[in-house]
Amino acid sequence: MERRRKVPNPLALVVLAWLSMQPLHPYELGRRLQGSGQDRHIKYTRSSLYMVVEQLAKAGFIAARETVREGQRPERTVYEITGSGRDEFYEWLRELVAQPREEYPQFAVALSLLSLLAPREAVDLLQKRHTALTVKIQETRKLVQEAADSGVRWIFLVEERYALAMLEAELVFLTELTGSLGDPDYIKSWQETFGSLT
Amino acid sequence: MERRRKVPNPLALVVLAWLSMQPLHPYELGRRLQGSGQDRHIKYTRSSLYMVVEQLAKAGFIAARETVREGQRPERTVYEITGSGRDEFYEWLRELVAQPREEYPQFAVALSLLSLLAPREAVDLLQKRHTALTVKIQETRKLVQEAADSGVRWIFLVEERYALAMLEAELVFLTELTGSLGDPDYIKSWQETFGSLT
DNA sequence: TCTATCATGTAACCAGTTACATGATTTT
DNA sequence: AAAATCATGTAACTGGTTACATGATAGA
Repeated sequence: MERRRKVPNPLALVVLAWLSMQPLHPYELGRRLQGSGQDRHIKYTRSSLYMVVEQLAKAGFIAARETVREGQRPERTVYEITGSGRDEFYEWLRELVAQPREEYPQFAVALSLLSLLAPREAVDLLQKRHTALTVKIQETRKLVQEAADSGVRWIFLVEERYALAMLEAELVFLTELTGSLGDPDYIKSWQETFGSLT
Repeated sequence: MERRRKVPNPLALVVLAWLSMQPLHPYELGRRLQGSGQDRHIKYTRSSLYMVVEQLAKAGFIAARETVREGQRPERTVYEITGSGRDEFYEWLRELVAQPREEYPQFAVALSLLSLLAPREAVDLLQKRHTALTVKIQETRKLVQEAADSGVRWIFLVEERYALAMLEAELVFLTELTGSLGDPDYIKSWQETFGSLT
């Protein structure tokens, strides 16, 4: 009977992370998420941020500390983390690090339906993917390189390195797969099974 | 201005896939999804299946063909794919194969917050993950092996091979990472930055 | 025959996204 | 000073999940 997290959205985790360092209002939180590039690895929109903040408050993990108004701008509510929020944060982070979660990459679904495409077309499409992945790898490499050059320490780039490792592994996989799809035996058996449908 | 898909849930894609081969009622669809093991790569529940079927019908991609009642069981509505449903299916599948989507693995988020854990603890947690991944890899290998042995063709196991490739790549990454975390320079600088907070 | 489980679906609730609002600053 | 964009948030809609319902069959 593992209790499920009260606010399971990963965005909540990074909110707790930032608030564990200092109280902030939602808008500023959003700015930092973007500024730090963390928004590349979560689904972030301002609206969902406000929602998540509200949920965290309701769950008692954060609390409104004060409401300030600067000039005629809308009021901003500053939130701070609570004790139970800090507990939740660390427990959650530890769990995420130690236990692989079931993820559902869309590509896996596509692969499970690959037999429905003519082998020749499948190969073409996979080659397009190969190209796109290569571009993405270049971009990420550049980003990491530039960040490192400008003094960002490696620990703040691990997630990019992870992304890179995954992308590169996928490239290798793609190459093998296109090889298999070119096998005459496969092409023949595909035509026998599906050829009549096209 | 790329029109977004009317029914973006990946479950809809596999529903279209099955219906592209023969008309079925939702319950039978669910049985096949489970039977074929495709439910390992999508988020599937019966309720969301009914929801998706409804959405697909509303979008005109599938249509109710007849309603049958067997004994005193609840009525079952049999759906068939429409022309525009078939178009949608193939276009969607091609897109998924050819273009990498932005995915948001939870582990990437965790990694982006890794600096908040003491290096020693981080290493311990990553080692637990390593173990868990190893187990998962064994299981998947076994599953693939047994399926292949019982006559399943390789094309129907690609998605498992893909999963395997990703898991293995992550293992390698983990090993490198734990190495970096053990570096005395890093440990020292972590203590200077965060040591006081513990 | 009682209990458990299967077969099949509906309904109520909650999370997340898209669209809207509105005063302040900056640019032309 | 008009137009564009920034700063900040709310509201309305829709998708997805959890919980509930109910007759049928099978096992003890």
